Amino acid sequence: MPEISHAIGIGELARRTGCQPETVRYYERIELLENTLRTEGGQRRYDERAVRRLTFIRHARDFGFSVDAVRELLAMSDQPDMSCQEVDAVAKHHLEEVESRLQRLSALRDELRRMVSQCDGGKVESCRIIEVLSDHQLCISETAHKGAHDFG
Amino acid sequence: MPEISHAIGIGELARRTGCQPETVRYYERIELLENTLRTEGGQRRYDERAVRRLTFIRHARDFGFSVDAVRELLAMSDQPDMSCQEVDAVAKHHLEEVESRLQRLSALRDELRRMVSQCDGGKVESCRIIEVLSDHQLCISETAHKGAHDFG
DNA sequence: CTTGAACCTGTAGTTGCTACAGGGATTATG
DNA sequence: CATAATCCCTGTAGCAACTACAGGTTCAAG
Repeated sequence: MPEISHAIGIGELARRTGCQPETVRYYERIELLENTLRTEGGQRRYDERAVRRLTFIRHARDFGFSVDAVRELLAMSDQPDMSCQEVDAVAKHHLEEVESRLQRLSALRDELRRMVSQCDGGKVESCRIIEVLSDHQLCISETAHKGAHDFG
Repeated sequence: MPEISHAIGIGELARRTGCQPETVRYYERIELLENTLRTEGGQRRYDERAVRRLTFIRHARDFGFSVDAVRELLAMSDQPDMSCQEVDAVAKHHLEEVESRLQRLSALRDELRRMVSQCDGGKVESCRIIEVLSDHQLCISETAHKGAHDFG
């Protein structure tokens, strides 16, 4: 057993950052985390710096930042003397995206509510939900067909 | 040229339903659309029924229903005499999901707004955005780490 | 008959992980 | 020291719902 003091295994790193070992290995593979020390037997060992970095990553992901955005944020956070304008820009851009998704999602909710409320529990033949979905005149698809699964 | 009257090609079907030929072929592959007639040369030809079915599918997708949900809805809409209780259940379930996503997304927006508003444009060193992301005490990850990318 | 647009199949890429299979390493216990 | 339990390794494949080719064929118009 090589002398790597204060070093933890991938399992504890994962536990302490609220993710899974597979995710850590995945982050290493896509170079979001750098290669770390290994024991003689080839097992990964991490220090506190790694814990902090992964914590940052997980928080940013929880905030909905894409992996690419996280990469940028990490690069910036490594340059303490830089102006944080760019950080701000990344965050604002993300906020805008979230706001636009929110708008579309809430429009969708309204449509769904209307649809559901008009169903009278009769037969499929005359079901308002089926009708709405079949309707050729519906306009939602025109505004949304470019990013349908971007709602959710 | 075989006699297939009133038949359209995959391109026009796609155009009329607001999607792409690749998507139509994809739907056929996953058996959301059934195999259709082919010309002698092997090209697909569609009729009005196919247009209606694909319209239905696209609308349901635009409403955010999963492909599996669409499959169910399609099966139901093929049984006009059935009670539409099940249709209603699928739609309501989906509405609930949308509403819960909305809630999480708007909580996220609030967090992001707060974060962005606290950035004073100074240096990265003291950037509030970076600080928030680095913070070990943050609780959002506890509520969200199970479904982070389920926000959007 | 020739041209050009539309179409074909099959495969791989996208995003961000997650889930194995089939092994090896480490650690705790007897 | 032996063994068992637990951890860890690599590599690959899967998820959702498409999208994007490459490399070739067919169709419809002139």
